[in-house]
Amino acid sequence: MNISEVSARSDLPAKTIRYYEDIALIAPGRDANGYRRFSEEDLHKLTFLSRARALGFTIEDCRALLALWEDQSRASADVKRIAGEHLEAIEAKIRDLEAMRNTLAHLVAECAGDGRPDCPILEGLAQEG
Amino acid sequence: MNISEVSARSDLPAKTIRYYEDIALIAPGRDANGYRRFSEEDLHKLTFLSRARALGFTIEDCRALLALWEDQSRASADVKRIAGEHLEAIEAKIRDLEAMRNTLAHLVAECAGDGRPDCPILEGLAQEG
DNA sequence: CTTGACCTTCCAGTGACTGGAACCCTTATA
DNA sequence: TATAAGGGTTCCAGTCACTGGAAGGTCAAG
Repeated sequence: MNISEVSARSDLPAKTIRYYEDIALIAPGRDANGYRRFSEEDLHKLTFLSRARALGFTIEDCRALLALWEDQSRASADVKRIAGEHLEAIEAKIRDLEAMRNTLAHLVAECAGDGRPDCPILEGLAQEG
Repeated sequence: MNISEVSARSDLPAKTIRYYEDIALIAPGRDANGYRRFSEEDLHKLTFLSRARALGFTIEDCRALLALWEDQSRASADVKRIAGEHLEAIEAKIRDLEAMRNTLAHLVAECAGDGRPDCPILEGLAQEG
């Protein structure tokens, strides 16, 4: 497969795939003309990366997960630990965003949104403490 | 005020405050020795920036909001539009993260987390479609 | 006079790409 | 056979919002 085909099948931009090769997450072969040639296994890895990234895992998390994925003797506890830590981080992020949303929704609701200069949003952002 | 005092009072690192001067969000004066001297108004702006950034507004949003804040003749509708767009973006982000959390929580719950190599988390990440 | 805390500038790096320039390879068509 | 379109390649620079560190100037206390 050439890069455009794995790009379409893995749902990753070609640029991103080249970047993943740069940082040694994948190591596709090369044709005589210098084009990258991707195996089914390369595609499988890229699909894995695509989904793990979509779940918000960092590249370094992905690197660790890929290594575990390829390691026949790994313990599922290792994977569960990484995923569990990530789950907690996601939940913390959700709580943060909900706090932001509540504050902002409150400010927006109070704002008349007309031509008058009085604006509770700016006042809310300006007040100290 | 010197930088460390505004830093403490605005809850922004000194580095960040210098950066905000670099990108022309603030323009503090200078003492004879070259130290930045911050006025109450500078502090007020920094507090404003600190809170707006904590609510997830981008720097460019902040620049627009600061300009509106300083503009006596602005309409609150302008502010409401910026804040409303941002509110929608936050809500979309929360929905994304909740989807991630649900998928991941499901995978983690299925994983035995023991020494065995079978791991539903990796299988879930590997499956296509 | 020295110590230590504070301030300055400037340069480089972060994460995870993304855009663009400049160029090579392949295939189809006039 | 020329050429044009649509692949592919590398490399460099930029994004965002800082952050770290080096190298050095300034100030107050003991």
